[in-house]
Amino acid sequence: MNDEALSVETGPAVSIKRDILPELLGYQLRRAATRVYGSFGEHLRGLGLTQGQFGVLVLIGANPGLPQTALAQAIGSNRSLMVRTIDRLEAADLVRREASPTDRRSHAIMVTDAGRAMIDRLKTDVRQHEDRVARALDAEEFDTLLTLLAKLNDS
Amino acid sequence: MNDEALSVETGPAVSIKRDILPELLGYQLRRAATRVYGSFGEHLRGLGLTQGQFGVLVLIGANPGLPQTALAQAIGSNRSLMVRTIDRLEAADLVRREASPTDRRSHAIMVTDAGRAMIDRLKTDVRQHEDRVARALDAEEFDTLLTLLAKLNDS
DNA sequence: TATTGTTATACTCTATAACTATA
DNA sequence: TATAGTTATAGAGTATAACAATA
Repeated sequence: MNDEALSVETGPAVSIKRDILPELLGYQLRRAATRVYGSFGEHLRGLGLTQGQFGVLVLIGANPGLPQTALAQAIGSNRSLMVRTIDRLEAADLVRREASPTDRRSHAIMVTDAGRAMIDRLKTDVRQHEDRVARALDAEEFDTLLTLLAKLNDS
Repeated sequence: MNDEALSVETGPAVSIKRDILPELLGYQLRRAATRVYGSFGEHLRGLGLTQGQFGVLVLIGANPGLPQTALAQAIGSNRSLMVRTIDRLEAADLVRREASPTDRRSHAIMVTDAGRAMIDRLKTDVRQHEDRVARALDAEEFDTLLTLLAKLNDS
């Protein structure tokens, strides 16, 4: 468990002692996040989206009409970063900045028809991807993992 | 579960529908990794280290004498990035580049006495930190979570 | 006076290519 | 010809401050 055979592109495999790392929640979380989150990222790149844009798009789809600042707060980000994210989603014709009916400073962010179609497609894709990447776990283990992570995150 | 009250610094709390995100392993993994991995990062910053440097330092401590390329492969990184990591660890007097006895192109990376002391200290710190950040889980849940993550990662 | 969206800046992380010295 | 370490460069992501329009 503390040794891992690493396949090396050139030269022989290297056996590395990982000491306490495999017992650390942070270490295993980061490996898992990189693996699960990263490989779906490659799929998204083929569609011209990043992980962050995907998350924001889903959020907009579920909460149309919010101003940019509220979206930024919802993902623990800030207004400045949200500008470019919305810029790109708007350039891809997935969302629209509409005039807020109540505040002429702010934009109400809406999903376009293409954005709605993209969200529906990505929901299917992401579930398929998770089934594939987590096929080492049976349904009960997958559910337990998700439950424990949610318990940790929401504490 | 799909609603989360977000405390906002200025203005009222915002209630956001998160749609499918909370059911996604990738989403929960990323939140948990950011939470666990990130808060220990602040502690490390006080010691002049980054997360990446911490991981490499532990690896070097457990595998003294390896060349930089092997270390890079062990963390899924590359030679170029490892140069600056070793530079910084060496500037902090935690590791040393020694001449390889068998290959004059390569360095054997060794831990200094200060590096060994730092590793021992950080091993204590990181366990304390994990106990604190995961106190929403009892011992059995913590163990189950770690086991499931390892199963996922090693598949 | 405070807030929204925006721009500019800077700093880190990451990925790639190219150089040098050795093998 | 290939490899180890290094350097340079460019692209993302992130954090902060400041500005104009509006509240």
